Amino acid sequence: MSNVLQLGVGFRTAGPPLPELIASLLRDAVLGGRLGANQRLPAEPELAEQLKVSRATLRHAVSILIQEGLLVRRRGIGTFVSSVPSRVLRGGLTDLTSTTELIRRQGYTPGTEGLETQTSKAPAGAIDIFGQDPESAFFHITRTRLADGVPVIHCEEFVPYSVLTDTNFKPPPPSAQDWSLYEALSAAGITPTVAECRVIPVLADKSIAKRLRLRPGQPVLLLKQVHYAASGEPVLYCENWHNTELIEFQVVRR
Amino acid sequence: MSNVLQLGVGFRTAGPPLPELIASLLRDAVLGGRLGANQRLPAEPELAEQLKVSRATLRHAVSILIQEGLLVRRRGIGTFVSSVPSRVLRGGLTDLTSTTELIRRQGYTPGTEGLETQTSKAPAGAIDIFGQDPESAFFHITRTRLADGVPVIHCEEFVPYSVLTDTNFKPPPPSAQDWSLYEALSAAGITPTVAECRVIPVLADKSIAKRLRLRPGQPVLLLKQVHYAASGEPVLYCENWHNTELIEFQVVRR
DNA sequence: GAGTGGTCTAGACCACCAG
DNA sequence: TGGTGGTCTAGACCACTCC
Repeated sequence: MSNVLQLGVGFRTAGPPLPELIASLLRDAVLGGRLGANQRLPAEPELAEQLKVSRATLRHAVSILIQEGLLVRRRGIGTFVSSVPSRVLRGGLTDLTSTTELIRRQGYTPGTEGLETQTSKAPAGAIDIFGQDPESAFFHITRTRLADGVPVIHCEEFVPYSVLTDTNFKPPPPSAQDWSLYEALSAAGITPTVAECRVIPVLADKSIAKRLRLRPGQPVLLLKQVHYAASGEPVLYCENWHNTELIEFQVVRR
Repeated sequence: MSNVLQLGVGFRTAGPPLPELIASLLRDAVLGGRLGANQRLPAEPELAEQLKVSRATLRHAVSILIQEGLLVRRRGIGTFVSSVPSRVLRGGLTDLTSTTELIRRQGYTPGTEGLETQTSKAPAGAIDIFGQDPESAFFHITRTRLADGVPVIHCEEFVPYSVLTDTNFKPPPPSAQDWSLYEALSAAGITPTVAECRVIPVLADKSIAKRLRLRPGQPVLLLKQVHYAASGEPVLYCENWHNTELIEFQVVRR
């Protein structure tokens, strides 16, 4: 079918999926004010015809915007622009991103200090995850991440050597500033896709306090995370101490 | 079309959606061991025919199980049982549940102490959310929630009176033990569907420490949450202090 | 080239809501 | 009663992976 937006079958062989494109159109219409708060959208079959896509594709696009909190569906009545469409409801803690990316997203320039790499035994918090062998060896990175030069997150990262064998994994150079473990793992064909994350408030001990430039006894947020590849294999364990006065976490709960 | 599972069109007029039912069948097969780790499933058209559903419905069901971490899709190759299918990857912090339900889910009996209700001004943490009028009045509940009689969460909850007018909202009786604000709001036609949640580690002050039976200066997890109805209207603001030695939070990041 | 998952379409029937 | 969103089907073509 032809398509005024050149989106129809036969016109698209690459690029983002159609629902994403349609969602972008509608999102721009809402955020740009062309669709006002509480305004009703045309009925799905009609809007689908206007946009030259099937109703299934349109519904997929609308679902994306509902997830973002921009639209609301009311069965038997219609689909409406949310009454608070401008609010940004995107998760921070829910999105799986590298620490490097996290710092960039908050608008800072990432940096690193105190970088050390070594070979360690299984970390105490993850012995049961990576198997019972207490002798198994891990590539262990210690570093404190900076945002515009200010320490914000202290990281202890463990990758089992068993997942690195026969890959072209490149360890960080000693003076690395914005080296991303995620990107290095991805380049080696090991992309973390899911992480289980335990959220724990703790008091900064002398070591953490010194690294994060805090007084001992200050509250910090400790995230203990087990990362899995798409296959379900655990590939990375991290313990990250966050100075939440500088980087705050948000979650969207549904 | 007929259906050996009596799931086909014409046989179902109610009940859960077909993808959910198909997902349950596959989930039971994986968890029951009839589909072993790393085993390949039949190709989608074939499996869809076996289960007497369309390929679209089957794909929907498979997507559910991928979200749960039980299956993995590999383009051009096939769909496989995850190599770590038994791991439970369901979020705790991501799910929007009432405190009452949270305590029940952890296997405890919920209780309440120190229940007080009053009329308050807008809470400091949410003035910009509920409008600029500093004189607006809120129904304010203070209470400490117990799990098997032990204090675990101290709650300060604020509902604007403006959302309660012309509803049959019933405030908690003074001796309420497992009264749920969520359920009371839902019964009044105001169901919170989304919440923005800020995650903040803090030190217990004297008041919080006394209520949670902790020593002042112990770390606790403070969640500041703004809840929205499906329309996008903010309907509830909470500040909850958690004793994370008794209730731990998990997030699944993707 | 053969087989797999990824995407999109067109159309049907249903449940719900308002008048 | 008519219109809306909710669900499901059948079929098509594409991109990717392996042989």
